[in-house]
Order: sequence, then C-alpha cells, then structure tokens
Amino acid sequence: VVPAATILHADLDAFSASVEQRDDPALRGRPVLVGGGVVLAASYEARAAGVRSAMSGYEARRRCPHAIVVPVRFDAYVEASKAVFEIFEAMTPLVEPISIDEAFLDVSGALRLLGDPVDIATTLRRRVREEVGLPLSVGIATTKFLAKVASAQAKPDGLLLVPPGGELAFLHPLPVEALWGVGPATRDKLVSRGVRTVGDLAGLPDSVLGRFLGGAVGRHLRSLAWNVDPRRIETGRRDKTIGSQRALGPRRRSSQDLRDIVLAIADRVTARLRKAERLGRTVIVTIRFGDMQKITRSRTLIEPTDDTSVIATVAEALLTGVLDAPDPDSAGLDAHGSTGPPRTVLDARGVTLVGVRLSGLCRPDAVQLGLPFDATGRGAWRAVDDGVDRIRARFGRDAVARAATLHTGPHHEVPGRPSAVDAP
DNA sequence: TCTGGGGTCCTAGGACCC
DNA sequence: TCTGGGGTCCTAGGACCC
Repeated sequence: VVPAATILHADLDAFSASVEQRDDPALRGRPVLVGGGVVLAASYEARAAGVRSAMSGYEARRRCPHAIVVPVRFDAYVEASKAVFEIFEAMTPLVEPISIDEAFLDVSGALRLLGDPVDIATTLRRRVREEVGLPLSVGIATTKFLAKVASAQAKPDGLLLVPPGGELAFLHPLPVEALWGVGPATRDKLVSRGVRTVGDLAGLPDSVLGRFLGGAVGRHLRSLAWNVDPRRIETGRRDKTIGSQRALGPRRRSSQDLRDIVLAIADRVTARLRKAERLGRTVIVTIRFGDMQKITRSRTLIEPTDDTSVIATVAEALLTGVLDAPDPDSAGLDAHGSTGPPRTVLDARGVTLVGVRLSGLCRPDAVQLGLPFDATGRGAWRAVDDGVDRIRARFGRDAVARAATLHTGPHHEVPGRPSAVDAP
C-alpha cells in the first residue's frame, strides 16, 4: 500500500522582509534588509546579491550596497503571523507551529471536504496571498521531514508535491545539508569522509555513521535519508524553556554593570513566565567572554517559582560565581612577585553576552496539587542548594519560603510523590 | 566582518538510590 | 564488607534551527 502524501509544510517566504514590502509599496521589488546590526530577514532581491539572514549588517551592506535597511517591527510580524495561522486552522485542526512563520499541517481528514492535498495547498497559498498579502511556499509529502525539504525546494512562492513512491529519487541527489539537523559541523565531518549527498549517506551502515557522528545522530540521519520519519503532527505544544539574553558589544563592563544587566534580564524572563502562566525550576545563566567562548552555569531550585527576587538572586549568584573568581591563567602573576589583587575572570576575559533561561517549566497548579515536577518526581526534593542559601543570606531566613513554599527535606510527604516505602 | 535573540535535542560524567 | 546492575537527576557543553 502506498501511503498518501497528506502532510503539508507551509513556510512564509522571507517573512519579515515580505511584511515590510507589503506595508510600504516603495520597498517592493527592491533589496530590503530587516534589522541593522544582524539581518533578521533579507528580501529575495537582497538574497540575489548574496545576503543571508543572520549575516552581520556590515557584511550584508557590503554585498548589497543599495539595500534599504528597515527597523524591526516585531508587533507587525506577530499580527501577520496570527492572520496566517487562522487560515491554516480553517483548513484543518491538525496544525503544528514550528516558528512565527512556519507550520506543519496534516490534511488527511480534510480531503473529502476540501479536495486533494494539492488543491488544499493551492487554496492555502491563494488565501494567504489575498487575505494577508504575503507569499507562502508549501511542500507536500508523506512525512514531516520530506514536506519540509520540499517546501525549501519550492521557494520562493512555490508549491511542490513529492509523489508517493518517488521520495528517494527526489531525496538522494540532494546535498547532505538538505537534511534537517545537518549544519556546518556535521556537514564538514561528512564531506571530509566523502559523504556529499543524501544518497551517499543512505548507503552507509549505522555502525559507520555512529562512529562519525555519535549513535543517535547517525541513526536519525540515516532514517531521514530513507524517508523514515514516524513523527505525527503535534498540536498544542508548549515551550520547554523560557529565556532572554543580551549581547553587549566589545565595550568593557564592570562587575556592577553586569549584575544590573542580569537582574534586568531576570525581570524580563519572570514577566514572560508569569504571562505564560508557567513556573520554572532550573535557572540557567549563559555568559559569553571576550573571545566569544560561551559557558553556562545552572542551579535547580527545590520548588519551581516565577518570583523575580528568587530567580534574579540565583542568576546573580551564578554570574558572580564565575566572574569574580580568580582567573586561572593569571594565577602565576602573584607568584612572580607582582602586586595588587589577583585578576578576576571578568578582568582577564571580558564579557560580551549574558543570558538567563528557565527550564523545568510547569503549571502553577502542579505545585498546589503536589504533583511531581518531572516524570518521576525523584530528585525534585534534594537538599537546600547554594542558590537558596544566597537568597536567605540576602533577604532573610524565610525569603524562599515566602516566595515559594519550601519543602524542607527528602522525607517530606507529598501526595503523588514516590515514597521510600514503595522501594523494594 | 565580527558576529542577535529565541528556542530544541543529544551526550556524558557524577551523585544518588535501590 | 565488597561488588554489580539499573535507573533518575543534575550539570555542562555542543550542534542545530528559525
């Protein structure tokens, strides 16, 4: 039995640049860059000159000197995206958003009502063009992965069906980077071993790929190369982490400046947490040094919280724990008789980015109900950690208890939590 | 050229538990 | 007392995607 191709991947072309061209006729037909520092999106006219999204604005203007640079209007993109997703939802309830400008649709239940998948995709493209004024490309295939590859091939403003039975003939001649999950690092590893096309990769056994790339990645890519992708369309997915970060440029920042910045970021993150009606349990601080090396430091709290003072204090403690430490590379200075205090990591390396992210997200009522915070609930009840100690030192002994009722130890009984007496 | 901001998933070692 | 296996959680890093 040949399965029907009923999965659509719908992808708005050069999304934010298209919104800008829609809203300002003077921009139509001309190279447009959205965002000055780093290119958020480039119109197809600008892409013809070699501009890519995520390119630095400097390089983009060098390649395309006549490009018109417009500021980011995030609200306009959100509004356009909502209008497009309403059209998606009108075709089928099985819509899985991937990002602001991209979604999978399963139309297998809409065939009798709306026609075959190509009819549905054609209607989708026409309605988005007429009602929202934006170009949409659609790929149709038997799997999510292949529909995504097809929409990329269909761009710009195109429609491409990969006919059932013709999947491998379509897929195998493509370069390995056409596979979702092959970026620069993986491509280099593959190409250095003579694996250039999807067909080349498909011919290798798992054991060989596993040696090149690691077990899971190797098996995953080999499956994709044979168009084996059993993932269904998932509606109602929720973010698993919420975070915010800020790049700081080359200017030197004092320890106090960085603490202030991390507190402001924590404030932004907790506001988004509350708006999303989520609590977070693990605070992750990202630091990028002057040489662009990135590190993360994290601390898992006993209970999830959205309290700004708790999260900000833990984030600040994680940040200063790294930056105020003596720099190991400078350690020899004092031994050779130099004066003054030892250099800190901050003094020695500088910082160009800080970020705060919350993971272990759950709904507030999970706490009230005493539900475990993860699949098993084990480990969620570990003893007090440094972050909590620091909060107490700063805000008083009951600060944490006030912020998020503190469970005091591993033997505290909570309904639904596995208890020691259950163990063999 | 000098590199944004928002995410996901995988790996691996150590702690800890039974 | 020593040893082993199986499992989860925490932490850190890295690749990748839009």
